[in-house]
Amino acid sequence: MRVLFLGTGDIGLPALEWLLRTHEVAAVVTQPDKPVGRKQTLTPPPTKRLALEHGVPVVQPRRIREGAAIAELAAFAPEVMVVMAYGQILPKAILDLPSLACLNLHASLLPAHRGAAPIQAAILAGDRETGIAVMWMDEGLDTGDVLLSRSVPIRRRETGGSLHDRLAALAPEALAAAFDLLAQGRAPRIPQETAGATYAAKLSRESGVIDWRAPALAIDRQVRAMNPWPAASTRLPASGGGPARTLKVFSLIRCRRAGGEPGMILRADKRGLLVAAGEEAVLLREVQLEGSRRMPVRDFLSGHPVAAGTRLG
RNA sequence: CGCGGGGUGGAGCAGCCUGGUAGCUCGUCAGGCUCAUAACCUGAAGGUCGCAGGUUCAAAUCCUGCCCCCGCAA
Repeated sequence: MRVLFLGTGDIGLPALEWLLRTHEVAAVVTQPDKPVGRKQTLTPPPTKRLALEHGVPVVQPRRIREGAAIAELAAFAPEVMVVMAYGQILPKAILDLPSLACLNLHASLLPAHRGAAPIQAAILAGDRETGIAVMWMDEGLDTGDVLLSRSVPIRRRETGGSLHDRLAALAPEALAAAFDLLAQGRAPRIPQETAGATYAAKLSRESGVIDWRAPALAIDRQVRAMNPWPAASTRLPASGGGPARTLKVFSLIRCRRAGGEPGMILRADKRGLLVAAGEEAVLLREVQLEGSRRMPVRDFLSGHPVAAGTRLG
């Protein structure tokens, strides 16, 4: 089928690869190149690079709701539009372009975790499973009827990064099944149960700030969800003349141990930093001090002696 | 020119401002102690201090250029 793909993030790459292999991708629509990194180098989105490698036209409207952009996309006369991590809200005029279907791939089992950060939200909520939903787009935010979904279990040590990659890999399978149903004219429209709907707000650096009064279970989920970005973090108080600094936490183990004010370091040795939480405690295993690289706590302590009794946060 | 931190034995850091024999914690190796240890004790190996140039009697330290890493920001 003749397809228009709208996507910016690399979570959409496997899905786009599948489309390039099996259908006629008329064009890839993606966000404009943006300055990235310390050198602020103007960098194209990954989907653009993949499209160019396949000789597929790329369109990068600054604002997709503008008339010129709409007309440009209309000219491709798509039968199906596939949207995954595009980054702009689509107006009705765009949703109505395809003759057959306008589908969105969303990284959760809708209606749970609608919105910008569904992957992290699933871990944060302690869900046992999540997945990819293929949805008929409407004007709401991830509120359209579901065509089908595919689920994956959330593992015990799952991180935002690992789950992101697994969901990206699952997308082609979900998309293929959806296209089969479309081709047979049997694609269902299953309305979402609004009762179970939750909203996953966009992540910010704030989302990673650890509240040590929370139970160890919640802190564990937060650390895993925010890994690798924006990363869970806490404040290491000033010592030895130096200022207080931000310490990112990438990995920890929950410990059944009580005692101490929340945030207090109960023990610091090569096994890690044992920190009291609101309930139980956590053993930090991998951290990163601002300005430094990510490293095992054992290495961190070699150069930054931190005494038991220090209060984090 | 977006802002800032950093590159010192295998790891993580101090020393640099106020040039003058390379230090700390750990790891490694050898030996000891122990019922035992991710514990402790003794000893040893291991570094042209990111690269290039400059200043100086003398440079990890001061000056210039370059390379690389990280945080903020995106």
